[in-house]
Amino acid sequence: MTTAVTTNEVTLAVSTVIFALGPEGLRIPLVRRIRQPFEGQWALPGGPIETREPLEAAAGRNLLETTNLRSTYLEQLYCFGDVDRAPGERVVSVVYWALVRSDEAELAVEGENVRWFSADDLPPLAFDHNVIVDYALWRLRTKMEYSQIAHAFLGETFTLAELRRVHEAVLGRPLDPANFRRQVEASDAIIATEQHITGGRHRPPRLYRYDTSVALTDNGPLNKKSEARRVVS
Amino acid sequence: MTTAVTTNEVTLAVSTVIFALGPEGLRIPLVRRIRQPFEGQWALPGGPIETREPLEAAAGRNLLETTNLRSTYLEQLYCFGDVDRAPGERVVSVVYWALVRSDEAELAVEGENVRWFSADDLPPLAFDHNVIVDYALWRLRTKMEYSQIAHAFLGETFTLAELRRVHEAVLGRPLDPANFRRQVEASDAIIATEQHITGGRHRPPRLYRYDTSVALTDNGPLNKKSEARRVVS
DNA sequence: CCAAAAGTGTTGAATTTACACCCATGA
DNA sequence: TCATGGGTGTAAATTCAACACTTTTGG
Repeated sequence: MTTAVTTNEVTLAVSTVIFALGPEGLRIPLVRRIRQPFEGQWALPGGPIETREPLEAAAGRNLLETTNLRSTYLEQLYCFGDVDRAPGERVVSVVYWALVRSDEAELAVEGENVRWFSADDLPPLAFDHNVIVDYALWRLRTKMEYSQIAHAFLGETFTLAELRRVHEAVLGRPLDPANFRRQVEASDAIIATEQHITGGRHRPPRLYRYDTSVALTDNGPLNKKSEARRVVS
Repeated sequence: MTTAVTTNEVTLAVSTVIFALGPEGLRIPLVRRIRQPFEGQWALPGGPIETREPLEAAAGRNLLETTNLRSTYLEQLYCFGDVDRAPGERVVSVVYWALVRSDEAELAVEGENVRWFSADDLPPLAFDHNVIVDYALWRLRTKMEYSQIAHAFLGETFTLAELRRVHEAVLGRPLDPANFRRQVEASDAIIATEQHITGGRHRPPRLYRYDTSVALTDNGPLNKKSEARRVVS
């Protein structure tokens, strides 16, 4: 899966760190390498960059091919280019990170060479992929505190408790329900619907909808260029 | 200057946005292209990536070759890879941004094909370089608010007024001297020396020193790997 | 003494945090 | 009715912003 375009001197590849939120916390799909180097070890999904394919589309394609999922959020993480990342050859990897909705992640394919792991308990990965995942985790947690990316884990509508549990799972600490409610209400990123969820043994919570006129994250002049950055085919 | 390694299908290059702080604000050195495409137009300093050269070292080398300066701060900005960035061929550019000390920027070489421009008043640049500079400017201003990168513009010791003027120039708005003092003192990023600057027609200000045990910016697990990221040859 | 910038103090507003308390539902 | 989580109120603590005021130098 981590094949790549071979050039005269430098190999250019695209890899993607995919996050989904399960009951036990953050999970990441990995693929088993079927050739040397690191044959048999787990690695990030990655693939060749085709000549007329945008980098971001390559990341979205890798995602689709390995998990059969589409991402609600996709962003470039970093370009890794250390000379000794791969034994024997120079590989430069443009790495993206993606978030997929929890309900869709249930349907994700899993097989002999594709498996989901807990993000906090990964095996030793091929290349420098452990460092890459650490960095992606750090970015996810940092960005969660000042942006609205938590919505990317949820469906069209959601309760405030669901949204709060996303934050708690990613940040790894409990949040005060009362204060959390006020913070997200003050941010104007959500719109209250008139629907409520019944069936629980308690007061039915109101459903909210994400305000699509508010960008998930502020990347400055960059998301002006391609507004379709959020949803990738 | 924006030559690059030619591959089978994709060209990989490194470019650098260099910021210095002059009396009139932020300034950026550009180089004039001496070949097609965009011959004669101004562009970011960039160069080929050599097979056994780290990406960051390539950025530092471009910096040294075009301005004869060394950077006190160098960080990866983004990897630009749109298919139509360059006419006729696919070029993927790993872009870095750098800060150089104001006193050293005075010594920077300038010639027929290298000139410094005001960051807020750039001519139309080659390729997508205007977008790149806009993004670098946004990152600089955003990062200035929560990190300590302002020190990279200053020398070994500095007064609080000098530090404040850096912030004011980058952010483009005046800051309250009293509150600014308390903020940076509370951040523990600076150390008071016993030296003062005399000669002004006012009370001599105390000199401060940057606390090197505090990282300029928090990039998570990334600066653990190469601690020498701050000073580049 | 005066001007100018360094440096300190103070006050009110805004924000965060902790937690008490009421509401609506299923069993 | 009780248990449970949804939802509101509120007061203390902390941080932020504005600005008055004192200090120290050169002229």
